[in-house]
Amino acid sequence: MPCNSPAISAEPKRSPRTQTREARRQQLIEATISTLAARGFARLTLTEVAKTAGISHGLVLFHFETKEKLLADTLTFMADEYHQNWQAALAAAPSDPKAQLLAMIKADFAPAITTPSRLGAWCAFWGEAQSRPIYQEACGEKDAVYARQLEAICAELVQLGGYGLDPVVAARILRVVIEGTWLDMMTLQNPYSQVEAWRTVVSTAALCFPKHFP
Amino acid sequence: MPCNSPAISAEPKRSPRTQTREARRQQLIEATISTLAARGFARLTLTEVAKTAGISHGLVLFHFETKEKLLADTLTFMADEYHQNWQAALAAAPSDPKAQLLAMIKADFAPAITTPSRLGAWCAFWGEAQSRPIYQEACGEKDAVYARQLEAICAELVQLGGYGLDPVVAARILRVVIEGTWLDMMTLQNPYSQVEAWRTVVSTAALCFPKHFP
DNA sequence: CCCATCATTGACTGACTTGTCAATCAGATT
DNA sequence: AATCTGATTGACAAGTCAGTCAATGATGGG
Repeated sequence: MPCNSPAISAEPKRSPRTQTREARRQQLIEATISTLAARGFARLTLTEVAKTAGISHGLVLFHFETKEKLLADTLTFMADEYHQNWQAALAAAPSDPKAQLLAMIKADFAPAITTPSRLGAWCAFWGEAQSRPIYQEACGEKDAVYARQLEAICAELVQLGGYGLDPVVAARILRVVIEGTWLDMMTLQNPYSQVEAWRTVVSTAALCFPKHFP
Repeated sequence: MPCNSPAISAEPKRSPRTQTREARRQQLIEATISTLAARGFARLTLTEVAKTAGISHGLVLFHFETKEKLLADTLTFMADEYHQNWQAALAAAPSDPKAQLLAMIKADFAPAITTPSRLGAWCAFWGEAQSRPIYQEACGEKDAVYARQLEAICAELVQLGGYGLDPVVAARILRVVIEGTWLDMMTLQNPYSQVEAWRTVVSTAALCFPKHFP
């Protein structure tokens, strides 16, 4: 048959047909995040991830041996990204606790972190967290580090301002308000804006530490 | 074959083999909640729900035509249960806003509502909320009613106490702290107790309305 | 130019799952 | 008892999906 003639298919050199191992893996992780947000955990299929990335589904299993591992690596990537984001923000902030608290809050609403796709993917993982060890394995320790850091900052503020408030409770309130406004953006019928979410968290800080946050 | 001899199978009259339509439906909804918490949304199968209820999987589809409808009815049941719980608590509370706020918070931590199974099932539904209309359809309006009620109480408290605080923001903070402590119990490595969660929420109320909540 | 290596494809399989249905069974009514 | 209604079962059909694999294509080094 003349169909498979060798040379005529002159495609305009789209993205390179073969990519390096790491580039492909990263591309597939991003595709997984998007698919997770669009379809949810229950309806995510390897074929759909592959289609989003524009490749065949066999290749997904070539790079990640199983679906389970693809999801685990995706979660680990997101956890690392999140962790590095707030730690970098904290490192760049002045050393006074007020500035540090603001930096951590601001980091949690950084545009790169609060993408609709990423929020959706986080939601999907939270939904499965209870029934699978995958979440604890990837995020348990990192979440604990985040909580301890927030508690340390709150403890400093309590001491400096002479507030009669348990810093552990204050840190917990701030943390769940951040998470809660995230969830609101996912589940509310008429969600408010990210700016409004940010203002809500800062208001919470002002309630905890009124002398520092007017 | 003598195997299917008619009369010898004298079982000790366990739970009635055939049940009324409503009883069976309710039993299956409870089984769905348990299975959802134990296995998550993605791995829930009709066969497993049926096994939990001790019946054949064909019967699940006899009572709920499709898997989709089973899940929708389960969510609707939980939303109704939750809604009735806090509304009853509110109706039974004195009419001053402080007592009403406490009643609503207390209702959200009622033992019947914060069962591990129920919390797990809620988590599972939240995880899918973003990618399916099912959650909005069952809970959108009810969630809005809850939010408005909380805002009304907060508005009263703000006026009575002369607090310089946006009641909408206060209500939002209280709501997400409640939801957040729920989520903590599901996702944290070392979750704190329900009593601790309750105290966290009351502390938040104290931060918002210090004159009313010491 | 040839070969080795590795990414890539797509057909295929086996297992699982939803939904259908005919047959059975329990309980109530007559 | 006979009959009727409606719950219940379990075998089956149809479809889907994760994972396998042999063949192909690209790339770089010798």
